Amino acid sequence: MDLIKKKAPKAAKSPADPPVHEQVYQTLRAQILFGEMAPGQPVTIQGLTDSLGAGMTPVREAIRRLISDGALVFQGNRRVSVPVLSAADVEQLIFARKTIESELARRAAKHVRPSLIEELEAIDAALDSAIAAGDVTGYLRYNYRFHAVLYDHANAPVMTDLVERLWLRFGPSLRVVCGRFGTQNLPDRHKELLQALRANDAGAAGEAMAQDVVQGMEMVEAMLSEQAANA
Amino acid sequence: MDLIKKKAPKAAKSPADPPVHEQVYQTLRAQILFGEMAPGQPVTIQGLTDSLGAGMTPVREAIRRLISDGALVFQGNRRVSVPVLSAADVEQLIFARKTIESELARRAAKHVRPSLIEELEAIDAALDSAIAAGDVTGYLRYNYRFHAVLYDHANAPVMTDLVERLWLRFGPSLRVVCGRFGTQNLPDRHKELLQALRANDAGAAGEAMAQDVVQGMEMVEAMLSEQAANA
DNA sequence: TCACCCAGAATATGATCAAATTTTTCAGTG
DNA sequence: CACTGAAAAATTTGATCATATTCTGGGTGA
Repeated sequence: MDLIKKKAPKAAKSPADPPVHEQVYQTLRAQILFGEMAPGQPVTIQGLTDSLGAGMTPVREAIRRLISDGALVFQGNRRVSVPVLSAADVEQLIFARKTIESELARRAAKHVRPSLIEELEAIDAALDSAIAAGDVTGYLRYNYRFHAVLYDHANAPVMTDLVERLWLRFGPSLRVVCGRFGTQNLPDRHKELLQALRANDAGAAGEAMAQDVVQGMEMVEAMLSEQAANA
Repeated sequence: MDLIKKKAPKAAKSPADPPVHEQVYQTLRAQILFGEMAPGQPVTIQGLTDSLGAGMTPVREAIRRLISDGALVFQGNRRVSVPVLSAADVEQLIFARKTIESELARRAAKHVRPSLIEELEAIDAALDSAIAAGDVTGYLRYNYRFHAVLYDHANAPVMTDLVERLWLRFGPSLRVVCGRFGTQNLPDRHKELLQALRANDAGAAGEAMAQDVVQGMEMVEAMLSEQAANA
């Protein structure tokens, strides 16, 4: 008999199966980015080992990475939670996003290929549908994807990395904003951006991106001061 | 009575002893920042557990954090190593550092207190001594400290975080630059910066910082193209 | 209100399994 | 008989888990 067979069928382990700690990281990252975790919510290792069915070590590693990303905060005692943004944080996010993301837009505008325009138009159409339907999760996902695809074409991995981290910081709060003000009122300058990309106008693309970033962040700022007033 | 004392000496365990994974992280971080690891050098978990006398789990967590910081790179197979900068990386580092660090200098210039000037002058004096003595490690440490202290006074933790990560990326290469060109030729605009801070001139402080950053990074750029030519 | 105790959660270790690299072996060929 | 090259064994390293230990926070009783 086969005493040797320790593990069962192994569930069709594909050749390049990402390690568990990577899967956990991606899962949590998406949850934070798309607002499935509320600002201030505590995050426990054991809670995640249960809900994700993973061991402690991979969960631990994923949490460390997310803390380093600024997506989670270590609270001095051994507690970890989803960060709550302060007004000062938002102000700095505005500056950093505005300068770096508009630069990425300028760079992307210099290597525009028709396939990029098509891809962005498709995403933006889906985004508009989500807005019309009041689908907050859809809005968050398509909005992220629009920016991510654009930045990918800027061929600037170092700067893109910085920006990805910034998005993780305000993801949870953005979800709250949508819940508060609805998706209808969310500004987007994607139409202007696409126009600039079609014209290969780097300056206009950068300007449109700066507008998009600032308007979005100002919604977050408004929500924060409203919360402060109600508290 | 102290029956409770389970372990004997415990080596003077102070009440707020940082966890092992934090100690490992700080140690590795310093080694990378101050050039004790060469670009391209492989980093193994088991090697670190031996050399640092720590268990696998804390070492693992520290490595994950450093990968997230951009201080180490994951090489697709399961290997981790110190990153080697490309010319494109350096170009992006220049843009990001220039915009963010000069903004930090501007902000710091608005809250200058005499104690800050004194502290920076002391560090800069030590920096000059290190340069005169050809002490590369001293140069790297004091130069970092000068910037870190200044940024601390900008009261902008989000942006400071971004910058700290950028420094981790070029730390190993900066060490190589110093070994290549010597400390004598390294530019520094700290004198102009201090002058601007004393005068509370935010614009001048930002300008001096931009100069400092660009000149330092251009040394790295020069080294890279030289290496490429020799290869 | 304060000291103390306890449940629960986090930290850390070592063992075990899996994957990748390196070394070794062994034909086959010129 | 030396040399090339592929296949296979062996070693090294990474990934995961189960378990033991330590610490934090809250509740309890004085």
